[in-house]
Formats: sequence, C-alpha cells, structure tokens
Amino acid sequence: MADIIEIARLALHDQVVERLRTLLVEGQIAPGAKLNERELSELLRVSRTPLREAIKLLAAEGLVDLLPNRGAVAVKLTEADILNTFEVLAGLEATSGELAAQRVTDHELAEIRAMHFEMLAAFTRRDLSGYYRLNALIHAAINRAAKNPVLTSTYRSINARVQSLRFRTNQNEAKWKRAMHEHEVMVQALQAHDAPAMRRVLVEHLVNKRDTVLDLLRAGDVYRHAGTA
Amino acid sequence: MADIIEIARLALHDQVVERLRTLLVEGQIAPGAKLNERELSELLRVSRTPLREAIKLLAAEGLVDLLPNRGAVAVKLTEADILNTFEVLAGLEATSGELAAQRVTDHELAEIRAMHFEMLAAFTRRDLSGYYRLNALIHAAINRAAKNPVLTSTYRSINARVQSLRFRTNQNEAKWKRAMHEHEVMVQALQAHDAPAMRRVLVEHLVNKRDTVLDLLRAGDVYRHAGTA
DNA sequence: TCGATCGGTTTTGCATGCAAAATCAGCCCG
DNA sequence: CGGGCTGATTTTGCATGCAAAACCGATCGA
Repeated sequence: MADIIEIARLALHDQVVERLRTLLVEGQIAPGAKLNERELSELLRVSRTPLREAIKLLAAEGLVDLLPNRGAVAVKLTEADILNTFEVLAGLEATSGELAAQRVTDHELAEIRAMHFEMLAAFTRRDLSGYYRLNALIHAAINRAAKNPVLTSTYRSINARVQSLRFRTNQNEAKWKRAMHEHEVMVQALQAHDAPAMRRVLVEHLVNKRDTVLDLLRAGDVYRHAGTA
Repeated sequence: MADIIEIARLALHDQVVERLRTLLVEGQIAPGAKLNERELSELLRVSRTPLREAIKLLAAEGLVDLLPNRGAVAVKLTEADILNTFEVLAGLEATSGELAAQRVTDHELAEIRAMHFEMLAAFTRRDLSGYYRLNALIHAAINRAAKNPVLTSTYRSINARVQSLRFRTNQNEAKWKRAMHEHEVMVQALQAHDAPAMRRVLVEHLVNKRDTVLDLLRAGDVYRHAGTA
C-alpha cells in the first residue's frame, strides 16, 4: 500500500521539478540557455501550467532566473556568484559539521567510517566517479548526523546551484590527495566529537573545492558547450 | 522613467507573492490555516493561476506546506522546527558577522554606529517598536556589509519563517538589557574587525533570541488566536 | 551604410473550463 | 447510539484559450 501512496503522491508539477532540476544540474540545459515553455512542455509531455509552476519553484531554489515578460533562463554563475555561493556553503557545512560532531551516534559513525574506507579504495584505484559518489554520500551522512532538517534542505538547495561545477572538475593529483587528507581529519574529528576541529577542516575543504572550481572556470572548460550567453 | 519601469516590471504573480508573504509573516493568515485558492483569488483580485504560482514560490521559501491534492497550509512551526531554524540562522548570522568584520567600510561602520545609538535611545525610552525597527535595520546593515548577496537572500528567506515569532516577543527587562549588551559587543567587534568575536557574539545573540521565542511558544501566547490545528 | 520604424510572428502571462480527488452530509445498518 | 458507506458538493490540479508584450525581419529615410 505504502508504495502506491508514494507513487500517487507525486504531483505532476513535482515530477516536472525533479526532471527539470536534473536537466539543469547535469548541464543538459546549458547555463544561460532560455527555457522555452512550449518546447519544454512538449519535451516533458505536460501542459504549460504545471511547467510554469515548476519553473517558479526552481527560481526560488536559485537554479533559474526569471525575467519579467521574457521567461526564464538557466542561471549562469559569474565568478563572483561562485565565490559567494561557496562562502555560504562553507558556513552551512561548517555548522553541519559542528552539530554532527556533537550528535553523531556510534552507528552513524561506523557507517561513515565504512564509506570513508570505500572512498579510500576508490581513490587508490583512481576511480573518479566512485570517489565522487562516495564523497557525496559521506557529506550527506555528516549532514544527516547533524539532525537538523532545516539545515539539510537549505544546504541541498544552495549546493544544487554549483553541483554541476563540482562534479565536472577533473581532480589533479595534488588536490585529490589533499581532499583525501581532509577527509581523514574529518573522520578523526567526528570520532573525537571535536566540533571546532570539524568546523576548521570543513571550511578548509570547501575553500579548496571553491578554488578547484574557480580554476576550472578560468580555464574555460565549463561553459565550453554552452551555446547561449 | 525609472519608477514607471519599476512599477511595470512587477509581474502579477510577484505582487501576489509579496502580499501573501506579508499576510503570512504578520500572522494575518494564521499558522496552520488552509489556503483556499478561490477565497484568496477573490481577496487578492487575481485568478487562480498566478495565485498558485505564488503559493509554489512561498512553499520553496518554507512559508507554506504543500499537501498533494489537498492544497497548501500556512506552516505551523513545532518547537523542534524553531530550534532547527534558529540553529541555521545562527550559523548564517555568524558567517555574515565574520565577513562583515573583514569587509565593513568606514562609512558603513559609521552608519551602523549611528543606528546603534538610535537604538540605545529607543531602549532608554522603552520604545519597543522603535527598538525592533532599528534592530532589524542594524542586522540588515551588518548583512549588507558582508558583501555577499547569496548569503543575504538565504538569510532573508530562512528568517522570514520565524520573523512573526521574533517580533511578537515582549522583551522582559533582563533579556532586553542582555540583547543591548550583545549589540554593544557587536559594534566593538566590527570596529576592531575581529571576525571570531563577531561569530561568538552573534551565535550567543541568536541563542538568546531562540530561547525568548521558545519561552513565548511554551507560554502559549503565540498561536492563541490561530483557529486551526 | 547605418539607424529607426512598422507589421507579422512568437512567446509569455493570465483567465477560464473541465476532470479527478477530497470533503461532507445524510443515511443505513449494526 | 455509533460507525461506516454513498452520493452531492467543494476544491484542487491540469489543459486550453486569449490578450499583451517581446522579438524579428524588412522597409524606409537620413
């Protein structure tokens, strides 16, 4: 029964939100591209009404910009936008880490450590996609351990804006090693329930990630296939 | 010319968002109350389409809950929700304060100090509404001094969820004095460009505000006139 | 040659109509 | 007297229609 209810509860405009968000985050709708309502409604097989509602939701999430009487465009982040976004993300992750250090259960800690070792394995094999997957899982687990749904959803929303950039970075060896080291420190700090240490390492982690993304952006490898200004 | 453009650029659904947000934040739509589309569309003199778009936006802001096939209700925060929200707000204000300490200009600082003295005057007269007004202005100014629009809009959005509660608290003398003292420390820390001190005092400030709100909630003075569960 | 203007086309924004789901009242049955 | 069912009403959700704004291209004038 539960699954039927689950399936039934997905309203059409929510499905559209999910699908559009994926298209935006994965860059299949290029940053700066215009969202043509007729086009999208045909692509997604829905009428314009739920589509427009979905676009409004994504505007509130910061994934699209609304231009009065001129529709919506996928946001194209400037360098300043990226700096600002990572500053906020760093603050949110730091808060999340502090709280997690105080509240993480033994069970959660064990799971995080297990995933950490899996990530270590992926790193050793230089398996980038496995690394990214585990990385995301670990950060999500830390966030969950903070036991604050408001924080979790806020983080998710802001993070979505830069996620496409974060996961297009091709780690160079030095940065990858440093990130792994930071993850080591995180696990240690969590085990020690050392909130200030968690804050420090997470802020550092995000600053490094920000710099990686900015390097990528400056190299021009990001919006290469984005047709529109 | 500029004002004409400004007036013209406000799309109908945006006007509806503003109006609805005010109704929600000021508690004129009681927490837990159902948002009847036909009723509201008649009240606001718009059709259901822009109204529904506005409701979706407010749902993304966390001011209303969307119930599948059952419309929307004004959020009614539980005690846990309030704790979680203030935790996030504290983190955001702390980040904002840190950045402001690093980036505040002399001009901004002078303006903040001036408003601080005005607030001191309001406090001395026990002018609660003047105090609240200046308090909000000062926090907004600090936020602006952080020079991070992403942070500002994120803070605004989360803060809106508890603003009605924050401004319904009747300060008792002791708490009011303590808040004033915290504001003194803030101004000092800003002048000294002491980021860690700003973080400390703002976290403390928010924790105290949270406790005030929780006291109010527990006393049952908040949802007194809210008819709905 | 360049710029501005005007008409047709496209696209957005809002209103309305219609079907499905939820709600409610009354009823029947136990 | 209480609980559950049934049909009417309300309400939501989506599709469609229509007017206004933006866009595009061609023509005209300087």
